[in-house]
Amino acid sequence: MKPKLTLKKIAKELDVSISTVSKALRDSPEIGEETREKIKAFAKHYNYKPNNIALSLKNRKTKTIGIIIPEIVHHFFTTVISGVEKVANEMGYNVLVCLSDNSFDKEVLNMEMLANGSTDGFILSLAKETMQKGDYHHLIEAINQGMPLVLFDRVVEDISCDKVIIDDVTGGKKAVQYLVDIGCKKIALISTVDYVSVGKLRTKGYKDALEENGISVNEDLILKIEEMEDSEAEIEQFLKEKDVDGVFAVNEHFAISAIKTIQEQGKKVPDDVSVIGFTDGELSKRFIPSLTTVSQHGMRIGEESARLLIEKLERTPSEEEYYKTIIVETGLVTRNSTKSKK
Amino acid sequence: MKPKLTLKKIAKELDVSISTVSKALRDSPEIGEETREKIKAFAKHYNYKPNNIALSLKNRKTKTIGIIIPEIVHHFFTTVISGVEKVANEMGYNVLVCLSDNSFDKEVLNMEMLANGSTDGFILSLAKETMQKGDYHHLIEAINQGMPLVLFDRVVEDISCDKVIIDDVTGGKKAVQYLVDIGCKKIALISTVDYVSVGKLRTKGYKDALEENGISVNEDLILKIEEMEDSEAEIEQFLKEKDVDGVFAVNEHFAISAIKTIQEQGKKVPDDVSVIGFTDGELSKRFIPSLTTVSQHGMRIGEESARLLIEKLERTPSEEEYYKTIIVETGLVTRNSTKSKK
DNA sequence: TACTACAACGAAAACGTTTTCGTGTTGAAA
DNA sequence: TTTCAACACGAAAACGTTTTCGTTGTAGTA
Repeated sequence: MKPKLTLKKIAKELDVSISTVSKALRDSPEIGEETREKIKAFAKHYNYKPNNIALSLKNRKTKTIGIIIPEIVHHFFTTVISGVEKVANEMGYNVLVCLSDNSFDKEVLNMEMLANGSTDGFILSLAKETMQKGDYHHLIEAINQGMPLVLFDRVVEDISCDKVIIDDVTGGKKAVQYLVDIGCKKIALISTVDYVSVGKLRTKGYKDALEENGISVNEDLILKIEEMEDSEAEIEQFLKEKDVDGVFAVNEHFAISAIKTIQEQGKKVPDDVSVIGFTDGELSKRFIPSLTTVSQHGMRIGEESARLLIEKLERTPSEEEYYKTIIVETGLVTRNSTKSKK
Repeated sequence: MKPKLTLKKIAKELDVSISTVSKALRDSPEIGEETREKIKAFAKHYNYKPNNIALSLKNRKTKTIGIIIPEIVHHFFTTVISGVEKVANEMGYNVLVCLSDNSFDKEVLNMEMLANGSTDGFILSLAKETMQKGDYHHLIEAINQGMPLVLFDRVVEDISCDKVIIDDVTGGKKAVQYLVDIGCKKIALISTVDYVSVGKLRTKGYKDALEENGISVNEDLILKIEEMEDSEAEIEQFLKEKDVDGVFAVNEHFAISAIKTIQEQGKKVPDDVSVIGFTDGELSKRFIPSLTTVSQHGMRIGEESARLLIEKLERTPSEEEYYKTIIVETGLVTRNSTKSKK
């Protein structure tokens, strides 16, 4: 086990000073050609690589960005990570991934860990608990300390920073409009509680679409689910009591639970009831019937977030502050859980 | 934007030396009580947190571990990450996640990046291309430099390091034995090419089980798939030609493609053909019919890997080298894609 | 008084870099 | 011979810590 080669060791071995070695390796014209070549050859031969930590300390940049997500076992978030990783790597950055487990405390802890020099900036999607509490002091603190922050997906209005979101309202509208277009009259909504911003916004899209088509909103056809755990039972209960011909669910799981319930009641999807989900995951694609969904392009979201963050990081401090919000448009992927358009 | 507080600034502010501040904050008895309290109060009030980078440089440990996986958009790997993250955090470590995209070059690049001080050790699952090439010089180099390495899932015999694997042979055997038990006679195998070690091992399990039950192995009933992309077509082609009553697929995707094909041929799952997959993902659970699978506990694998690595990291160098291989046992989760046992 | 002992603190090195600012050696111009 | 660039290199500071080893000042002892 040979310890890592350092400038100091090279200097000693070649009987020159540390500064000479450093300069030679960085092709400084200060160093004579002969010496330079000798040093470079030596370094190459013994595979010298500068120590990142020392560089970080010197430059006061770590060249790594931290991403904190509520949960990783979730297709959408992994595609986002994938996107972040891709552009980060292209720009010479590393990615530190932390999980908040949807817990406020873990989110704060993670941020504190990363803020002490481990990371140049953050990409973050808020924990459910954080949104519920409405306590964002940790975000504000990070920003005050000069750490750029990009919020994605689960964002919050009153923090001034870059944001990358999808247009949930329009996404929801598209879905419901499609249901209307294929002839659905009694369209149910299965959503989450309102403090999860996406639930709220998609609900708005649902209502908007109905109103635009002259259909009055029936609160009776709206189910708001608090706990993921008992979602299946709640959905079953809900759908049993209603007579609907279309369902818009704000995520894959709800959509699939809905389909199961509907089928168990002896009705057919899509012949009797059409179902549309949100988030285009593996599940939607391979479920039978495969799911028509509003697709949010996680990869794109990740890419845009990383680009936004790195832009801030590499901007000269003289340039003035400004914050962007990028809206990544949604698509509607039509598959077999909806009747075809006439 | 206030810059970060440092020992130096505290020292200046309180008109003492840097060493005094450092010692006071670490509760050294060298410092008089009065001074100590004053310094601690100041630090607390202005929320001083030591700079991780400086600590890393000083201690020559980063307290972060790197995990390199072939792809993140894959339920199994995310559960592994989740497990790693969990125990890493408990032990005060951060997790750097890198993606190799199944590319040899990216894997090497990632390791080089992380090896230069960013990370104290590695957790790694080999890229497909790496296994194909059989080139492991980057692993050996890392080990030689004194970086502990834990290989998981896709491991390779001839590297001496800690390993965490599942017993693929036994896993495969369990699945096929189950098929035999429920009365299947003509059992097909849908596997990957042999250089993917898991494919090879699960194939061995398949053959072993057949032989133990006195059924001769028919190579005609074995399909080896090279490219994920055209797997669906290949499976369709394959199953169309064969007459089988049981299918063992080495992953979820193959299993689901098989079910689709079977259903399209007008046969019923599980009544006419029983299907078992490998890896217990979201897909298996929610697919209709839900999939009977061999479950590999990704979370457990991640936890064990992290534990193994951290153990190595915190071991005093005097203790002698030894390498463990932990085998995480598989389970068989029976659902609706197989007939019930009589 | 002269010494010792201890308490309380500071200086400096070290981790591995980069960079600024010398400094000594050349060769050529005056 | 002197003077002055240009050249080639080295010393040292800085990034933010921790830690070893002084260095004070004071009190206690003989």
